[in-house]
Amino acid sequence: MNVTGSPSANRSAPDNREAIMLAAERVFAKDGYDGSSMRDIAKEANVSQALLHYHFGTKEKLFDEIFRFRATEINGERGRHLDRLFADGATPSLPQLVDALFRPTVELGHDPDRFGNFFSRILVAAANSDDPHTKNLIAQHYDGIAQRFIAAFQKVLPGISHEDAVWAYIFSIGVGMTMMARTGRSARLSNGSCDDSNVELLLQKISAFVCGGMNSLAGAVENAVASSR
Amino acid sequence: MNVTGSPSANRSAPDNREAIMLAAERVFAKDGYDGSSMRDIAKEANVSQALLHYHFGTKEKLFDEIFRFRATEINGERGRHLDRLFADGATPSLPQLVDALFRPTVELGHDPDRFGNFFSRILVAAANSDDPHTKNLIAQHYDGIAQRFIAAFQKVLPGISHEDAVWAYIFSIGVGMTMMARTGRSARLSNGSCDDSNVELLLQKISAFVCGGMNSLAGAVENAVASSR
DNA sequence: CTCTGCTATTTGATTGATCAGTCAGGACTT
DNA sequence: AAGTCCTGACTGATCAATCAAATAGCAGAG
Repeated sequence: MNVTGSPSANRSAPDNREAIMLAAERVFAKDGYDGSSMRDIAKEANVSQALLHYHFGTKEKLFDEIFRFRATEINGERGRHLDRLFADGATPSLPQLVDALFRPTVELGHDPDRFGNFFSRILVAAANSDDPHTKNLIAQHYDGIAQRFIAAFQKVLPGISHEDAVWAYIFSIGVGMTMMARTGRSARLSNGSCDDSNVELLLQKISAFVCGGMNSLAGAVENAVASSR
Repeated sequence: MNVTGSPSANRSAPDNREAIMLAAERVFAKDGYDGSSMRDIAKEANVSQALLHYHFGTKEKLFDEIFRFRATEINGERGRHLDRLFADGATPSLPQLVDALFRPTVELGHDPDRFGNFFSRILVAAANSDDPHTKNLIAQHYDGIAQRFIAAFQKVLPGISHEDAVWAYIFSIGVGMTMMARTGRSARLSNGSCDDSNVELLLQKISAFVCGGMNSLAGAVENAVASSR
């Protein structure tokens, strides 16, 4: 948290801006946007509340800046994964595509050089929000890369319609959310044997589920129709 | 909203308690727990703010009461579905099981006699929350029926391990959340052709995806292992 | 049929706490 | 001296919760 070693010294100027963003990310992740106060964030960052307004203006702009920063980081990485997978006219496998979809978000949360999986929680809350401003954030930062993945799904699953590719994307994101939310519910429901902090295993499980789901959605009408009770 | 026909008459006493719960459900669904104020709820219910505290004590108790009421309603119905499917030692199909999992929540949101799909939004927020009290609400009202569904999955997919049945449940709920959140994102990503308000179609798509995912998780190690980039 | 007291319901007014945001000025750097 | 960074003190608004007092419905007594 204290980036420099010095105990009381806030004298290195530009560090505080980043410290505020990291502190705010933690507080927003824990308490949600409305549940977080500028006071709490200031205390977590060890600066005065006024400094938050000096650097970011308003609470909303502070939140937006965190969201923009992380989303750019994550989706840049996701885009580079896609570039690599489709380089030289290659066609990747579905599991490779699914891996590109989830790994960057997951790895941000587990890079020991970077900080906790706090943004994942913020993202989950934002993705399910009804607030127009929050929806707009998602649209602005995530719809572009979503379209790339949807198009990629159509290439990898030749039979699938565009509509079903959109559903496949939406549903897959829903599965990924359960991983990002990290509520510990899987451990509770399995008496401890399902550990949602073992990311590599979790990615394997998710990949199996999501790939199976997509294939089923792409290929099988028969499966779906039988579902009407 | 005004249950009696009379315009200014709040003269029928016991109705206000229910009116407050319905109004609070709407407000909580729209603005979230922390984003909602007792003032707003009182205004929405056309009663004084003090009456909310008279009937429910605190904001938290009001929320808990709504959650308890709806969860009991939904999970009672889900339990009855399970009873019917397994009556006389029968073994249902996987799509039937998935239908029992999602339909009660969805139909609560679309019964014209009842009110909007407001609770779905509350549920989505609660399911992804990190707050201990909210987690406890989920555990208290949803873990029991979850265990029943997990056991049912194991019966319908004989090869599946208990752990994978837990993952299957968790992931399926994640997919269902995308339906309950109703953010309109699918319409945006598909230029309007994917409508998340056509519930029967949506249930079919979800059933196809979830059943495929479960089958894949149950049967295939080979699918998963290939996923490591 | 009316008067009287009892309980449940409802409200306006108010409390102290907390909220996001402002501002004048201090301190450090160049 | 100019500019950036930073803070303590403050503002008005809004928050959940409280409370005394008003009202309605209903009981039994006369």
